[in-house]
Amino acid sequence: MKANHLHKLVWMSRPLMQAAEACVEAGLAETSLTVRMRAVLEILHQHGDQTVPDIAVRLEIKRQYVQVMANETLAAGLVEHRANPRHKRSPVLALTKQGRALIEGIIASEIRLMDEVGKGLSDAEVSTALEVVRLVTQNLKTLAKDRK
Amino acid sequence: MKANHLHKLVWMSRPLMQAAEACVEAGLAETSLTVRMRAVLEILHQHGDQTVPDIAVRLEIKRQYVQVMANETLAAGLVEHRANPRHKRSPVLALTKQGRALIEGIIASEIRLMDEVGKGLSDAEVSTALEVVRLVTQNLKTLAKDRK
DNA sequence: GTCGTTATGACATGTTCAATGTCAAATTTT
DNA sequence: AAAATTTGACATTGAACATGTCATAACGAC
Repeated sequence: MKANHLHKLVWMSRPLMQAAEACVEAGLAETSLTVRMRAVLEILHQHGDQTVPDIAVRLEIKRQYVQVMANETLAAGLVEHRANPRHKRSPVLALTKQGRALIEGIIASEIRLMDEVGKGLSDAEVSTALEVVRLVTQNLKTLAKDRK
Repeated sequence: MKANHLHKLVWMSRPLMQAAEACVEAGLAETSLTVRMRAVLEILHQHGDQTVPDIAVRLEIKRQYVQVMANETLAAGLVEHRANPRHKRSPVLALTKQGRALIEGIIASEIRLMDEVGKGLSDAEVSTALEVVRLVTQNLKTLAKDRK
């Protein structure tokens, strides 16, 4: 039964993601942000200043694509270059005051939405689900690597 | 805390999906199937014979794209046309013997994989996670609709 | 039955997200 | 100092869809 439920869980991931991103997108409509620009801002907010290649590692996509997103947020004034002590060529990206305010507001409103979404679920259930999803994701990644 | 955990859970959905599909793809490598062809076969296997528009509703993508996938599986001999009593123009798609054997084999091997993935998780935890993900997905969908 | 509406298949084109390839300049390693 | 690596910039390509259109066929209302 467990394996069966896991199989279903795994195949729910695409609908989950689509619903989630549709919701986030609706919340972003008033701002000038795209979902991918939001992702860059969130990384900087959670993990502090990063170079473009650093962000690419976290998002697990290629640096070339992150570069495009980063340049968009730069142009929008949400992010700025800072001197990088570890690399003279490649600057670190840092949230501007404006960018920080924006991403914090977005995340706060998303979390407010989560109250609505979590109706009917207990704290414990949600924690369990988060742990399960974490472990499953990790195991799938190692498994995929092994099979290649 | 609950809202916070939910927020994290929701944003784990993309990594989960990517890991899952990478794994599935590795499993499909030996067959001539693509991930999207596999999806069509699975729908037919789970829900019985369907028309192209029916499948599109289930997959929540446009019928035009499903048509392309369906034609691929038709060409591969995994699926065949059957007369549709409810619509004379649009035939129902049905698994051929070959198609049924293939998709059943694939699902069986995926479920075997899930034993590996589920190591360290109890039956109850997985069931809880599945229910949480189901509810969250559903709530997010209604929410997204409301906001539009 | 006829007529307007809807459904379907086929096809053409557009969009988004991202991978891949390449280059020059800068940087790091040895 | 030479070789290898890293980074940014740019160009090309591909997959997974969405969108638009058309002709034909099917259906429902009258």
